[in-house]
Amino acid sequence: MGVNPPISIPAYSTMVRKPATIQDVARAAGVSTATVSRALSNPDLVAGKTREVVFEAVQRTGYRVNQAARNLRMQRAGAVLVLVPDLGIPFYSKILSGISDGFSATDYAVLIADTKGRPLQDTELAGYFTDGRIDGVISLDGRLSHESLENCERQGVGERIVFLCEWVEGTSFPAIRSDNAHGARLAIRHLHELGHRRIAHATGPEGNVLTIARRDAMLEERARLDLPARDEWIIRGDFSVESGHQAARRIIEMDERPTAVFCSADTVAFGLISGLLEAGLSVPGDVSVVGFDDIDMSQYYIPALTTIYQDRHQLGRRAAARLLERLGPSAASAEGEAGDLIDVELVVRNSAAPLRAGA
Amino acid sequence: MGVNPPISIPAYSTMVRKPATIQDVARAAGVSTATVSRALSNPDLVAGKTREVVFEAVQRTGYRVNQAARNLRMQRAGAVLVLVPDLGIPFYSKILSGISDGFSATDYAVLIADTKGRPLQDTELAGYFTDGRIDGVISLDGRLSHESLENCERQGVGERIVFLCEWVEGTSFPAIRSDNAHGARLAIRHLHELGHRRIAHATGPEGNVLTIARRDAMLEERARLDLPARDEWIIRGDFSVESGHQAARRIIEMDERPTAVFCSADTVAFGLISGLLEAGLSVPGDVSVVGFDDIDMSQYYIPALTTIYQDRHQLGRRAAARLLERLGPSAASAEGEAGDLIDVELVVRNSAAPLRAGA
DNA sequence: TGGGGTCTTGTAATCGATTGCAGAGCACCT
DNA sequence: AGGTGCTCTGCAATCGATTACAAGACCCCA
Repeated sequence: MGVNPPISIPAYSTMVRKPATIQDVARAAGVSTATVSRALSNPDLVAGKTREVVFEAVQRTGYRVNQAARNLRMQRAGAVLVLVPDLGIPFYSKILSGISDGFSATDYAVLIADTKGRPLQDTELAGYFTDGRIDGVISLDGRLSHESLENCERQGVGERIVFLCEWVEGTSFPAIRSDNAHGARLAIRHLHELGHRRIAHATGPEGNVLTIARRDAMLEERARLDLPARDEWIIRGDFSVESGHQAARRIIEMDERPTAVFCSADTVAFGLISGLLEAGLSVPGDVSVVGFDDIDMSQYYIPALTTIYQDRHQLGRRAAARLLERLGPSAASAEGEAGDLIDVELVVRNSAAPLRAGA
Repeated sequence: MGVNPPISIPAYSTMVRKPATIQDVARAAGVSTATVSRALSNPDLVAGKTREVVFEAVQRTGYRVNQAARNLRMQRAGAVLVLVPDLGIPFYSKILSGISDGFSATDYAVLIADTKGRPLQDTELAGYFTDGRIDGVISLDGRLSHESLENCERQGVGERIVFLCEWVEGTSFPAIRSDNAHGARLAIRHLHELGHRRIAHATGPEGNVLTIARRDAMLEERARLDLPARDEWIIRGDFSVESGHQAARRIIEMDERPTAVFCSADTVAFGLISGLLEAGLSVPGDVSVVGFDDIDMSQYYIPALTTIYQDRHQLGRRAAARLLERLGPSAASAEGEAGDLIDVELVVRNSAAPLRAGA
């Protein structure tokens, strides 16, 4: 009925001004704020007719519920924190993407903190909780201090912590992770099947749980297959390209060179191959190399890298689901009951070849 | 006076229970909450003696100010949002690290959203503001719709948006970015100095501002140097490794092959080199390749990649500083007045070599 | 002695939502 | 007619901080 207001001139309420509050909606709809709140978050509680009126008022005012107020009242933070050891490492990007996906359907915001720049103080993590800043944590960092974790448990927020990829030995927080031991075994077996006997390993950083898991499984498998072992064939490093490059130098100087190297990460493998080639050795001609991770670059490296595939996106999603399920039964998804150990696969490409007759 | 309570049994207040509120502190210190608040955020306003008492009470109760409450009262969100086109791309990781650093000294939390999985609706970005979820935005995504941006300006939050790396043509938001044109010129000049005349370009995704900036500068420079031009030498793609791989196939089929290719990203260069080598061509023997970005992998690729260095960490920091300075004069740092255009550098490695006599 | 100024503190309103409790209205049954 | 139960709604307290305003204490000087 009547004439519509002139088009193309938006209602004043949508112009530059404070956003509408629940009070505004209540006034516009001629009901109380309680009713508005209920109509929005628990529609069954209000009469159909009223609901209509409220919805219409919401439309008209352009109302959106203020999360800060809502969270305060509901005693939640509406955010989860992701602790990343070093955001500069490409390995993490797909994982973050998975986490981000895992929370996209919820009203949790995803906060990201880099723990490399400034390692966490013992009280800092617990502090984020008491601050009312976060409801939960996904830690990709296995170097969190026991102090930190105990402080969290003392605050009663131990249940809201989930580890991902890495974990802290001697604690019982859920830890979503790849089957690192299986990956290492697959790598060694593959090299063994190609005829290699002298197999070296370029490790990750000392003390890191992944380093330990992969190295231990590598050593066991090597022993199980009755392969020779030499101390110098276990080359300490970290997960960086540089460290692989240095490992190459070490290998070149060895009296008894390995014919194959299992690297604790693809990045290490890249550095290693680059170093070996610089020294005039050929890969896989003189030395076969197997990586770990299967990052995007690996299939386009020259030679394309034989490696252990980790489903990073899946890891991220799974961790998100796991945390959600612990934060409240509300979001206990169907995805919930899946295990914490994610399978890995051997991806055969060109960096590992059959042992040459002469070697 | 009196006996201290038994040591090693922490005060009950530090055990599992609700965190202390400002009320608790006020009670413990025998002052009003107003005084506690002032002592904490504006110490000059309270008498030295009182301040002591309050601080002591804060210690004793383990009080930390609840950010949700504080933000609500102060009408701020305490967070900034970073929009990333695709978190899975390693290029962004160091940038995020820089942004994270840039905010680490402030009390802003850094939220990260991936816009690839689910592109933003027109009202969504503005919605985050009215929600009270964020105070500002750093967008690495240049594909934000004009609608989105207009909605933000209508809400009066246009001032709180900063672009980084990419930007939206036809808008006037600050945009921190590398000097893409200069980078392209450096690449072409370098190839020219090496004797190359037939220079191709593998572009980024059509419509992308970076694609345009780099391609246009490349074309101009090529013309300025009086180099030959053929349509097929401009090879459309995106920034992915795959797209470089496909470009290789295209090049191989050309009647008149270029002797050098300038790639819009290092990842593209990797794919390209890998494709050329598969086809039996040598790099840089048959074809020289120059990349753009200088990501970590580049110096360890075989051949080590000649490329244009972008200071990604700096880009991130700068964007953070720029946003901070717009969010309030409070944090207008000394870093503030620096320009929005970040310099790039040519990094000469092994993927581009002098033109062979025969070619 | 009284007026004016400074320093310090407390009272209470406020930010914008959610929710326990109580009361109104109505239908139904004895 | 009166009791019972159900549905729907509003009042007002609450979450935990910040801050405008007012008031008390004290000092100084005319």
